[in-house]
Amino acid sequence: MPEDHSEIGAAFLLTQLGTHAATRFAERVSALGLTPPQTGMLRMIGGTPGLSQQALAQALGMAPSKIVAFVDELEARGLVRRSRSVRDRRVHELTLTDQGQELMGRIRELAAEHEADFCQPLDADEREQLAGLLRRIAEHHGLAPGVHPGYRSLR
Amino acid sequence: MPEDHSEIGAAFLLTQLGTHAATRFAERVSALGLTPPQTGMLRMIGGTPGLSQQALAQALGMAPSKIVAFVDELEARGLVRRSRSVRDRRVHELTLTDQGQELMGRIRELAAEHEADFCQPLDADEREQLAGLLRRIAEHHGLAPGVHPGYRSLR
DNA sequence: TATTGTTATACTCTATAACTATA
DNA sequence: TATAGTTATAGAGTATAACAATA
Repeated sequence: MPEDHSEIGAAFLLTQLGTHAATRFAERVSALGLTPPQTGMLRMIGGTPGLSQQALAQALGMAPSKIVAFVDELEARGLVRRSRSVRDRRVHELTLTDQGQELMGRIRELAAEHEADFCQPLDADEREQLAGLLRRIAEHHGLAPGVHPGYRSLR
Repeated sequence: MPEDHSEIGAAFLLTQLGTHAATRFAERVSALGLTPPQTGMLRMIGGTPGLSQQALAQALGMAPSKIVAFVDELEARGLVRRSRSVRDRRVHELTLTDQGQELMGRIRELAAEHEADFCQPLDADEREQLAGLLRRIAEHHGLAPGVHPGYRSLR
């Protein structure tokens, strides 16, 4: 095993740090009684009000049948509302309730704290430098802004 | 949803890219019939020959009972050898077979390709810059070099 | 006939704890 | 009595496909 990180490449460090960042974020949102997928779902619905469960499934890479249970839960907690579309009565349009919007605000606060804590060893310039490099890689690989691919199956 | 990546912080980008990098790496090693945890296990055993299953479990954050099945598989494929310690006949000392070492070499090749592909949009200077920033964050958070925390449970 | 959301089911995965052999 | 490895098992989680309503 390597004695320090100096011989380890950027891609491996990224996997390692990415997992770590995800775990820390999960800890934070668990204080709100949420899991990261639920958080992502709320963010997605907040950003695209009225989207269907199919569209949500597509966007998050989850099976539609799995969406059902998630939305059930969020609806039961008064965070999300299902309403039948008037155009196509098969689809359920999803929106955040007022309570859901409010919670979304708190999630944003947590995310900012998370961001600050995680990048603590870097100064402002360096953070922007890092974010810039990462953005270029993300765009190069065609990753959708704001959605990460971790909600599907991954071994 | 954000239109581009410009308003997204480094920590989120890191989670997103880390997951993506992990998925791509998983695709690569699957060509060798391996999963990423198996790869990590081979690397760990190769780096610390003679370590016990307990030590391996500790290092990877896996339950000892889980290690058994993994080692069974790797042993059946002739990649890893269990030998009873002469000092303490309870422990199984793990080592790579010649075949395991050879496979480890191919894994290293794949890792290098993965690294190159993943960082493709960056030039050599920028890669070193990126790796340097990531290393500082990794050290600040006390991550063990070369081991990533993704083998335990994570939702 | 195709699609949306839902439910049911079979399958896999995981965690836990019991068990053995050594110490 | 305690520890290394193993096995068994119950519970959770997942994927798949069947289903009802609507198009």
